[in-house]
Amino acid sequence: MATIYDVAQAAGVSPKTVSRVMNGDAPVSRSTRAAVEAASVELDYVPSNAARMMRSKRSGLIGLITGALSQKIEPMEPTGLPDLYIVQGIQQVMADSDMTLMIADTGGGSDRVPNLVRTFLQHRVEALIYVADYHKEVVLDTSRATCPVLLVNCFDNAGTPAIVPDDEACQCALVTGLIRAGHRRIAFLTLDPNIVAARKRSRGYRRALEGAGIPFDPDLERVSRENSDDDDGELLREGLDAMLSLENPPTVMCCGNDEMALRAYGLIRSRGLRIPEDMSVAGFDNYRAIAETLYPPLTTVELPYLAMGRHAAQRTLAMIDGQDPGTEGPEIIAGPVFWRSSVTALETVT
Amino acid sequence: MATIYDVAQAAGVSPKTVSRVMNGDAPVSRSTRAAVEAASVELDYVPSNAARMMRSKRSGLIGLITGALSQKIEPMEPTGLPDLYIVQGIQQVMADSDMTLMIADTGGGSDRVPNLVRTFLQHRVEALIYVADYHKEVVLDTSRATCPVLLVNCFDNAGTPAIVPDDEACQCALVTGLIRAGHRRIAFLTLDPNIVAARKRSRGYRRALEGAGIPFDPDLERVSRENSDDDDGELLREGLDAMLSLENPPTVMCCGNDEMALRAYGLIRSRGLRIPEDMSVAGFDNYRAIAETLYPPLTTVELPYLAMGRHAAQRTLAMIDGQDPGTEGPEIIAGPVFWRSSVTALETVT
DNA sequence: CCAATTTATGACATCGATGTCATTTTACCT
DNA sequence: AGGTAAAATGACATCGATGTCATAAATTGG
Repeated sequence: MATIYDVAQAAGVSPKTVSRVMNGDAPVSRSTRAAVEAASVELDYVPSNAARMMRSKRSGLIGLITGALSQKIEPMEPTGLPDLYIVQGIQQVMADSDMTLMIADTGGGSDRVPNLVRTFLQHRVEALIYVADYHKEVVLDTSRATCPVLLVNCFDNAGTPAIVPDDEACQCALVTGLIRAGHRRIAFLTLDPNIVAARKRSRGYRRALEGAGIPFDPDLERVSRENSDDDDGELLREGLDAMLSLENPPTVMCCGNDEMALRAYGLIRSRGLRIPEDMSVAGFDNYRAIAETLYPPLTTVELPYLAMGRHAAQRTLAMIDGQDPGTEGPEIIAGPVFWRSSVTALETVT
Repeated sequence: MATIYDVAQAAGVSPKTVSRVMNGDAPVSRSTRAAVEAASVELDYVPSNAARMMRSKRSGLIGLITGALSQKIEPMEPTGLPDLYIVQGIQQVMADSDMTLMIADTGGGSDRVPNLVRTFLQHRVEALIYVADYHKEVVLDTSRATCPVLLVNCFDNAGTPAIVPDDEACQCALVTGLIRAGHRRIAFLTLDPNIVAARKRSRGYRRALEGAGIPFDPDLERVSRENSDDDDGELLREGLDAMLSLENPPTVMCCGNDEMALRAYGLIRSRGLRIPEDMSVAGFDNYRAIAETLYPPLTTVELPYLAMGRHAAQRTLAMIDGQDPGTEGPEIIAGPVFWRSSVTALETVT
């Protein structure tokens, strides 16, 4: 492999001048530049990042740790593929910067994380981003990291800069919209409350009711999913039946996610009800493979994973530039509601 | 950041001895080792990969280029998320080796690929893997790469080592199974033949018929999907109607992928037919979010993306070890059929 | 107990780029 | 034309690790 010395010799200049041509950090005469470029192409010269880094310190690398690639891609997942979208967002912004994003995967377990961090530090990454597969609390030994660290879709109790989705605001916006459409009896078939997101969304649901002056009815909120691989929809069936047999049944079913909504379609119809005429349905996640393909298309909310990723990347770049990370708790970001025809407007009986 | 000199000084030994402790490549006395390790921990020493690489040449890096992260994750995609599974497989194997997998994303367009290759070469990766988002032919300027290159899920006409899925064998296995179940009139609603996979699968379909001595009936094979974002299922509806109005209609619908099968369920039922009693359905891809969630669960085929990835990683490691890549055309790998209840067995009228 | 190994360690050069500083050449202005 | 500033270039040291070679200490064998 050709070195800068080879190029210098071939072009009849000093190595330093070749360096100047490559980096454009000092004026070089037109003719010299041409000679160097010719020699460079001729010799297939590719500068060694390692050598460059030795002197200049800047590695130009940003380390990204995620489980996005190794997670089982299955309908059992609580949501779509949030981490993948986040990584995409980060990628998009980084591609326009002069940084190289180095992605490493945890391979499923978090036990490999310390090793990955070590590898990244060996490569002298200028920042570290950790992307979690779903909104949760994490414990990372970030103390030994010699570079800025940013958590995405997760947070810790050490005040590490973090970016998380605003589950509460999203659910609240959805339910508020339902209320505006005339619904008063709004059922909420929730995810497993062991999940951070489930608890936040429940808060959003109640806040929306409260905002409209509708009293919270415990009969209308019910855990309908178990956070385990062998959830077979049984909880959902039970929950739905319970709601339907209420004296004053709901007019809309808010499901914990789109996959539950998909199942709910079948269950509701098998009980002879039409969607949305007899029963409206809403989901969560805007998992398009489901939400757009279902008939009628599903009203649902989208967590702003792509935006979170983009934002994370920008913030990372800012931190590298030496800006204050600003450690006033996790930054929360909300996303849009997609109104589709699975929800009908009720004539408000005044 | 502490250097090897700092550690050497703190431990009262020479830098070279510290190096020996770190790499374990020469005998070191028990006491010296302890002193060095203590100093290393004390100073939070992390060796610089750049400096190491300068002398030893080996970078320990493998470059992976993919669009897996940036592609739109949508139902319009011809298949599931093949590249993601492939990357997973590669990741799994690499994690157990001493190589670090450096993943870079094309960000959607292939125009960034040359840049990524360049960046990887600057980092002196020891091998380059290119993973395509679906089975296709590619043109990579691999000539300037100074390391082994491996194509996965794609191939070129330059004889670059490649690993591709065996679409033909998979479709053939599926159809052969249908025939064994007693089906004789087998419809095939194909993907857009502009896709390599569609053509290969068609060949598999015909080979299966031929193997059973069933003549190919052109009325039963029909392109029912357009490879564009605005395919709204219209072609599928037309195709299905055409099949159903045949004088001698099929007993099973083979769909080009699982998403088409999902739509087909709705179309078939809206015509008053039961699945599988009146009409069997088969898909392709084993896109579990659909295949397992549908009722009845969908019979489909899975292309062995994970296995392809694992295999690719092993082959890459072998190439790095200097083994002959073996350029006898792309290596093709087949996957299993998943028999589920969307296909019924017909009593063979003998 | 001494020679022959083996083990343990250090001195020094080196990998390929770039920062620093000095020097030469060119351009510009009165 | 002369002088000054700017442009263009090179010499040399340096980043942090490791390969090479030399040497000192410990071990072994007869």
